[in-house]
Amino acid sequence: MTKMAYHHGELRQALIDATRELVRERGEAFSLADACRRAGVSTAAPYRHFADKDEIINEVVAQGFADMASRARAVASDHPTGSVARIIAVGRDYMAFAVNEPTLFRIMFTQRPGLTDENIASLNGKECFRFVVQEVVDFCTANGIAGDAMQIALQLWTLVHGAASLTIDGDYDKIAPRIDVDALVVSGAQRLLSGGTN
Amino acid sequence: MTKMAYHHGELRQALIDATRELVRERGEAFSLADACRRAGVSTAAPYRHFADKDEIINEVVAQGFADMASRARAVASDHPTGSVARIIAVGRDYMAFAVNEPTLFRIMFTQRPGLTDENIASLNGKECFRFVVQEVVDFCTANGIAGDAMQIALQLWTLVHGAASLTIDGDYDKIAPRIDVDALVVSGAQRLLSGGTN
DNA sequence: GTTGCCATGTTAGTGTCTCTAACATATGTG
DNA sequence: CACATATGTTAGAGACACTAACATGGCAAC
Repeated sequence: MTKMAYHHGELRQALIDATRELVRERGEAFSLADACRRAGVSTAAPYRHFADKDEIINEVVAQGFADMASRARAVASDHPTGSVARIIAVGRDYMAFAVNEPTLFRIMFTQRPGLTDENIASLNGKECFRFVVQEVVDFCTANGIAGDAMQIALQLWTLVHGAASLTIDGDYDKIAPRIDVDALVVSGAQRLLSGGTN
Repeated sequence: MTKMAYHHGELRQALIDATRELVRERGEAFSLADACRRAGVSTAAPYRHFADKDEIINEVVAQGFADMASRARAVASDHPTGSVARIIAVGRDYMAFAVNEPTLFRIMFTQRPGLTDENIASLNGKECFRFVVQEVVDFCTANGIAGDAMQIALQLWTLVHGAASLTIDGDYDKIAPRIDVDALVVSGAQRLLSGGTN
């Protein structure tokens, strides 16, 4: 268990963790060099584990999506399948995630060069989206909601994602200070679920 | 009209324009140094007109919002006041703007250090949002839509903004390739406008 | 066990970037 | 016409991403 001066042993994960912390603390202006200092290695060390900075970011994003998905599953399991409460809870958790780690949330959802369809960040993202959207589809089919369940699911996702984005970027405040975003989303969700037949 | 070797004459605006072009062409990875080369000046020249890089970005954002607002006004004026077509047209234009200049769109809506409530970027943003939201409020009151007009307006904005974000970041493709985003938004908007009374 | 390979660390260095300091020039106002 | 000031320059500091060449130590074959 002795930490040898030379070989770190867990450097790969240590750098991923340090980067995620820096993203929390410093926002977009995080640097790989800072992560190295935090992990106690030289600034050249990361290149034994990652091709470039983007590859570390992709790992951070992948873990972000894994966290988001596992949180969503945990929150969903607190409510009966097919209930409105379950959908609402998942949506609220989506927003809480964004508010809690706004810069990570932005990075997760922003297209970067070097982000292919097959890498882990994309795969975890797909998995996460699939769960969220499937929850809504299940609800719609279970409750006989009029209209295309998939489309309604995507509309709900879009609404919640838009609300999360506009919240963490402070854009709501520009037009309507002290707005109740939660009420806005819940009311919007109900309208989307109870609306017309198209 | 002779371009003197020393004094550029229009450097401030030239740098703003060059930066916006670079944002279009290179995405987030644009550099001030590149904008200087494009404007034909040294890399120290910008600091006679701007305190730092963020101040140039704020100008670019301000002009982006000015463009967005003027486009929205132009598009709205093609349709009768209070018509659904008018709302839809403004929403479509919002999305077209995002698709046309995705990186600018992201920068416009992302909180940055150095972005205060009083600077031009924020003011133009407010003005732009106010127009979009007011359009919907006007529609709701003119057509006797049930519910809080302001809240419905914000819900529509949220939906369209979410759709724009998820589109330009390629996130829809991860779960539902070849989705018809326009239909999704139009249908969602109709549901939001025709929904329950809460 | 010893030997040697190779994974994983290091130091040193390149090129780029933002921003500053000190200096240069041109413009327009008295 | 003089010169103050706005606006440009060159030089350089400090940070960063990334590379090349070298060092070390764990592990596998013998």
